[in-house]
Amino acid sequence: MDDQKIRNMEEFAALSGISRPTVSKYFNDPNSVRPSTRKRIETALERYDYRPNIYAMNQNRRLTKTVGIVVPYLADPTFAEIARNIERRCIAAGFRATIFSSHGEQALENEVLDRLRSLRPSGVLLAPLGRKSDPEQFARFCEEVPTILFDRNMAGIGEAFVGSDNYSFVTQSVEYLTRTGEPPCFFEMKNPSNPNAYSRRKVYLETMEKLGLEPMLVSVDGEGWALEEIGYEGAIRALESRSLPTDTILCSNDRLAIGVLAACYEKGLRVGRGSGCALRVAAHDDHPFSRFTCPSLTTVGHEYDAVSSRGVERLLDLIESGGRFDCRTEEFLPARLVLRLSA
Amino acid sequence: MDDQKIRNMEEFAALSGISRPTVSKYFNDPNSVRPSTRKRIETALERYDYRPNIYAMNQNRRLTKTVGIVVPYLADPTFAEIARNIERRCIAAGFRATIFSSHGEQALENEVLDRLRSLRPSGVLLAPLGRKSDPEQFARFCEEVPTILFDRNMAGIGEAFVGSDNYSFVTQSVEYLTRTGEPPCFFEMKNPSNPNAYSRRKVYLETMEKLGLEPMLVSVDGEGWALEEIGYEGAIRALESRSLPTDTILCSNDRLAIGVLAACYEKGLRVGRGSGCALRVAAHDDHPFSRFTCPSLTTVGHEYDAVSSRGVERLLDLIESGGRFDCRTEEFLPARLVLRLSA
DNA sequence: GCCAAAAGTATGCGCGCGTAAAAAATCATT
DNA sequence: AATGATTTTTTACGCGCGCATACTTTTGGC
Repeated sequence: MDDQKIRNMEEFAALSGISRPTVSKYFNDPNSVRPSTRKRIETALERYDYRPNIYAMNQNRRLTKTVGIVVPYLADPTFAEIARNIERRCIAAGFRATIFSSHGEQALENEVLDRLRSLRPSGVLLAPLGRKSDPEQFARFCEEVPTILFDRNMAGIGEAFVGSDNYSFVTQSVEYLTRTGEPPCFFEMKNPSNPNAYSRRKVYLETMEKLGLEPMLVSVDGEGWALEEIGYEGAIRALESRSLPTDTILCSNDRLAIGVLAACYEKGLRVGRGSGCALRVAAHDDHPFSRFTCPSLTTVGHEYDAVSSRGVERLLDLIESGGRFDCRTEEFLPARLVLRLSA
Repeated sequence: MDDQKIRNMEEFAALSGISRPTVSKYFNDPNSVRPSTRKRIETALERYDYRPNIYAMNQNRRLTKTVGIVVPYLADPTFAEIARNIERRCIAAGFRATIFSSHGEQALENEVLDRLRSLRPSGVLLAPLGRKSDPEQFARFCEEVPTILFDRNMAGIGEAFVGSDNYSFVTQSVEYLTRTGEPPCFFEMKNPSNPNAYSRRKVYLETMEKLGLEPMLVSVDGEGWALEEIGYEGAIRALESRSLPTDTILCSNDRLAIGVLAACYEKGLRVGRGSGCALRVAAHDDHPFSRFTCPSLTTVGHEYDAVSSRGVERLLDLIESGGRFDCRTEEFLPARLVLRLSA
């Protein structure tokens, strides 16, 4: 490998004895040049280790072969998992992927949209913050950039939505819990950061009603994304005041449940469905660590693979269709009940 | 807000009745133009909602006001936490930050370095994969881009290193455990993905020797980053074969410990330091969820704030120095023993 | 109202690359 | 060897912006 630093395509083209436009064509699609010249470029490539500047490329390509992925909160392993899954699929489809996180802040979300615009991506898979998101910003963004929403739907925004079906989550958990024991109360944040929490609460209320049961909400205080702590504090308070209306706790999501389990353990309450257990705890999401809680957490899980594969599929369709769909579709994928030991 | 879409600075300058170079100057530093023209630009900005393309900006700025942050594995909450912490500090210092993850793969790590080069950042805070990293690639990268390593040191690479001191981690945990009960065995992966694991093993061996105690390694199989599962499986096997040489388990990191705790719970073994407890378990890192394990995990924690603040400090110094330090420094920050209930 | 300093403008070039059109070279075929 | 088809080269321009220079206008102190 030659040590000579190559600054741009011009230099590289000169050194390899080929014109710059042809080199450019090669990088756009190696098969678009004659095999003999392709060979020549590739041997030169080994000698000089040059690679084009992708941001300069994206500046004026028709199709940038770049997609953006936006999640609301990357420190949440659920989103980290899904983002990584999507990224891998995009790369497999021949695209370059860039992951952005809003970190739970609206200001950052707008900043992310801006940066995404500058990137001129072929398409974007976007999970909005939800309640905190600025709908006007989103609408404008989606007019400029072909976008598919995931995880959280926003009416009329983006070319399509793909996500898990909160209805499927909560009906399954409530049905299972009522069938096998006392009906569950619903443990949640009063003012949740996760946008899906509202839908889940709603479905819980409806489902209980449909079953002829009295809904029991346990809404705890707390702001932000420290969900384990919020769940823990809320559960400690509820346990100490003996205000739980039932022995079965259905948490809005797994991270809250992790806190609840910690509180139960601390209070010496055995959790599970056997005899000798004081409480049952279940939740939703199938967080990557839920297999390793004590006891392991019964939950209703995202079909991560299905959601991300379908999301990427729709995105590729969208890109192929030139960035617009004739009609906006919404796909709600079913969730899967995961029975473990906590309920 | 006018609906007219503005494509570039030229258009915006024309519409706001100001020359493009002046507008450019404004975006570079709003205070560098006369207050009256600043006002004019800002009112126009409200009407048209134009923002410059950052990638075009970065293309030929002297100082791009952009920093890159690279972590080996973003789905690990420890790294997610540190990355976010660093990002926030960079933004506070007036920089734009972009987070990249290698996802534990060398190919992606190289891709990330490439993309970072294209970005022309003012500086980079880089946590290498370690064993899997390509030193030659790193060396070349660091020659082109001012880089500070963190989390994991690589001899001679980058302008400086800032990270936690594995020596401090392990000596504290071993000292505490031996002082308060049986000496610990060291529970680790045989072939760890996390590069710090090797140092920790080494320090454990040395410290035990120094104390005149027989080191006891429990090295479990497993590849990749599913550390909880690897810890769980390893612990189940060790418990079933009754091969543990002591009642005190010191895990190389918290994520392994989470798996170990799950295994203990499943086997009905009470973990903690009280009477009636069969085992003590401790670890290193102070993972964000370690407060909520059952029982809560005694661990030695990163001083996240100290590491990220010192790392950013050094990076800003480096940028101010024009990208080179006279001499490469290595700073190992002490860790902090966090006593909880598991040991 | 004058003048020097400060601020703004016009102009032109550069960054690293894509892309279009026409001219030239290469290739496969007869 | 001539023909036509395919590739490559040449040339020229564009993307969205930074930056340097020379030049013009505004500002504030007298």
